[in-house]
Amino acid sequence: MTDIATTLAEKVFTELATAIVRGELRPGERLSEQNLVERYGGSRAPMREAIQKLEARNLVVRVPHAGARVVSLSLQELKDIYEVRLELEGMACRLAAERMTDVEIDELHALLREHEDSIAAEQGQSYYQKAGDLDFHYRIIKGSKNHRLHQMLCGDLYHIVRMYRYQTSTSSKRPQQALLEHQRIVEAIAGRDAELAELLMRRHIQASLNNLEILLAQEEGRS
Amino acid sequence: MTDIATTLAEKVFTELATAIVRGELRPGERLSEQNLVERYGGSRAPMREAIQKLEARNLVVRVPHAGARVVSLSLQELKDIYEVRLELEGMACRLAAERMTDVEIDELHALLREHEDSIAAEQGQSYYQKAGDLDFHYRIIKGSKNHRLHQMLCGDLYHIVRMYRYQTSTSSKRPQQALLEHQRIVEAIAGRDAELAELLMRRHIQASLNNLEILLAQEEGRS
DNA sequence: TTTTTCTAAGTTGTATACAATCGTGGCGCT
DNA sequence: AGCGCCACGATTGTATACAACTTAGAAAAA
Repeated sequence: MTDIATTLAEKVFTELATAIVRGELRPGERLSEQNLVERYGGSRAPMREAIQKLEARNLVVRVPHAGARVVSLSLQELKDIYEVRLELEGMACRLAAERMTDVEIDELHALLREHEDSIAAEQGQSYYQKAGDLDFHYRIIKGSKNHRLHQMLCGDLYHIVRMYRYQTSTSSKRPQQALLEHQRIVEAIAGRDAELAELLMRRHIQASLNNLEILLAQEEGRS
Repeated sequence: MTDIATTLAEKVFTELATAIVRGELRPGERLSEQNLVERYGGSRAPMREAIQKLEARNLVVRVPHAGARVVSLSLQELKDIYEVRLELEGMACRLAAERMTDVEIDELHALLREHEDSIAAEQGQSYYQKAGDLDFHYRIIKGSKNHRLHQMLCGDLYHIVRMYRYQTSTSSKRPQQALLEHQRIVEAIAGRDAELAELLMRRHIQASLNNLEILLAQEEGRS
């Protein structure tokens, strides 16, 4: 996050990416190059490059001569993404159970204890919980020791997933439930039970998808 | 392939992409913007955009102020990619068994008969066989009816995979073997046996990876 | 009033020019 | 002779200017 952007294009890119993920830029909203120049300074060239990078990560859709818009996913597309994520994170978890070092597993345990405290303290602002959840998944993905898998999950899919999770405040019961699921997953990894670890992760994500679908359905009904 | 490029940048992009996949541009080779201008005409702006698109698809690596080079994968990175591909294509095959229409399945059968003839006619130039193999995989991926999965496999991974398969001429026995495996996969799909279809596809790709590893090892030893 | 067409403003695609950065070769020092 | 430093050339990053396309709105016809 606090990386010194070597180039203006990259700086604008990260700015815009987080803005989109946070929902400050709404799905379907237009990104004009001129507009970005006025907002971030510089000239059109770096803005253009930033937009292209956003397109590469599927955060915006660009049509020739017509401009770029923040991506707006249909429910079907979101389901497609989750279907892929289910598979890839299950895979990551399986591999993590086989390849994580003992030290990394200890760190996972430590992370979970932190989350436990955070929830118990009832300071569980949904923001921190989400960050923690993300951190948990991130470490397991990294533990798979497959660089391309890491790249696909963290680089492409996660921005989208985060984008749609930001708005939908997690329902009140979900944090405890999620923590419980996380703990069981770590148990399986610690026991080097790859198959079980994969199964539990898949169920965990499936639950998260179900949760998301309900919230989206509510939102659908409201508008 | 014969799409009318609406913009010069896109035209150069497709040109370069196929050149890289075919090995006309070697891994590690440098792509200077000035050079591309001399080769394709136009100005630096579209060339720059083309290079960025290549980077988005992981066909080139770009470092700030230093330029772009054709991606050069280590054996480990290639294995990582195949590991992911194994998972995703297995998934695609499972979904295809559940979601393909009967018409699509009939077309798959027809495609396999074509391949059979092509091999029997001994005109099996390896080029055509590879195209056919690609076509087979492509249809199954499309049959999964998951757009994002299609995008990830065809957009990102396949270019890389093709790039490394182009050089390594498939060993003489492999075509018949591959056809046999293809036939069994289609049988499973036709029988709507998703689990079996997935299993067979995974084995099929695993075999292809083994084949590739052997060839790469040979090449390694030569240099 | 509705629809269609045309025009014009705005936006993107491309070209050219300038500034900042990196890599390489030669020179000097140890 | 080997190593390190410096300057120059080359290349990329950025800025500005022009051309081509798209879209929205106004005017005219049904």
